[in-house]
Amino acid sequence: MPVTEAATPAERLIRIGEVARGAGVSVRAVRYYEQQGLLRAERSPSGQRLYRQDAIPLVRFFQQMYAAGLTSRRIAELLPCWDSGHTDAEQRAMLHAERARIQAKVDDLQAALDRLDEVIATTNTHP
Amino acid sequence: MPVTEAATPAERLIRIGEVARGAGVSVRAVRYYEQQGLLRAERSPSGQRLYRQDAIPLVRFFQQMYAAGLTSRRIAELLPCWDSGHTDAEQRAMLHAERARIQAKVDDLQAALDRLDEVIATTNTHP
DNA sequence: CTTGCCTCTGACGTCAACGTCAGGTTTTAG
DNA sequence: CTAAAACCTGACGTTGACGTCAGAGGCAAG
Repeated sequence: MPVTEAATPAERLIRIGEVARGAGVSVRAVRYYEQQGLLRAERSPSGQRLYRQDAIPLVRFFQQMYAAGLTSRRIAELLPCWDSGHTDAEQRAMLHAERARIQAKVDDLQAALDRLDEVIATTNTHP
Repeated sequence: MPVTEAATPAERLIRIGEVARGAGVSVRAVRYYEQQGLLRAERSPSGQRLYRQDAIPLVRFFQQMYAAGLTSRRIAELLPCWDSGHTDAEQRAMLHAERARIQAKVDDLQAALDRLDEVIATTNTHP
C-alpha cells in the first residue's frame, strides 16, 4: 500500500473506444475534442490515449453544449467556470450571453411548433 | 377598368431587393430559396425577378423553419400543406416527425439552460 | 449622357463538427 | 503465434445555407 498515493483506489484508466461508447459518440469526435482543447489525455508508453472515467460525463456535457449551439471555442473558454467554479467578469458575461441566446432559440422553436401545430390542426379537419 | 382582371387593385410587384429588406435577409438568400424550389418569381422583360408582396411573409416563414432545423428540401416538401391545406399520409407523417424533432430539441435546450443556470448560480455565490 | 444603384448569371469560398480513408503500430482473444 | 480488433497520425471529404467576387447589363435622376 503506497504511502505517496491517495487513498482513492487507483482509478482505472480507460482508452478512447470506451470513452466513445460510454458517451455515445465516435472515436473521431473524442480526438477532435482533444484537438479543440476540451479534453486532455495521458498517454500510454506506446502512445495510446488514456482517460479517467469522468471523461465520459464530460463528453456528454460537451454534446449537450454543442446541441445548445455553443462552439468548441466557447466551451473551451467556459470550461474553467465549470471545473473550478471561478469566473471573471468576461466569463460571466459570456455565460449570460449564451443563456440569453439559448432562451431566444427556445422561443423561436416554440413559435415554429405553434406554426406546425396550426397546419396539423387544419390537416386534421381537412382529411 | 378591364373586365378580364380581378377586382383586386392590380397588386404592385416588387423586386428582389425589396423582398430581402422586407424579410430581413440577403438578396442572395432570396435567390437561393428560388433555386431550392421554395419561391417562384415572374420575370420582367429584362429578366429581373418580380415578386408579389406576400413573398415577404413567406420568406419570413422560411427563416422560421430554417431556424427550427428544417432543410430546404423538407420545407419544399411541406409547402403544399401550407398553401393548399391538403396533405397525404406521407406529408402528415413528416409534419409529426418534424414536430417531434423540434420538441425534443426544445427539451435539450431546456436541459442545457438548466446546466448553465447551475453554473451561473454557483458563480454568484463564489464571486 | 453619365453617375450611381440595383439586378443578373455563374462559380468558388466559408464554417463547424466531424466522416472517412490510407497506411502503419498495438493490444487482445484464442 | 496469429488473427482480429483497437489504436495511432495525417489529411482530405461532407453538408447546408448562404457569402463573395467577377463581369455584364438595367434604370431613374440630374
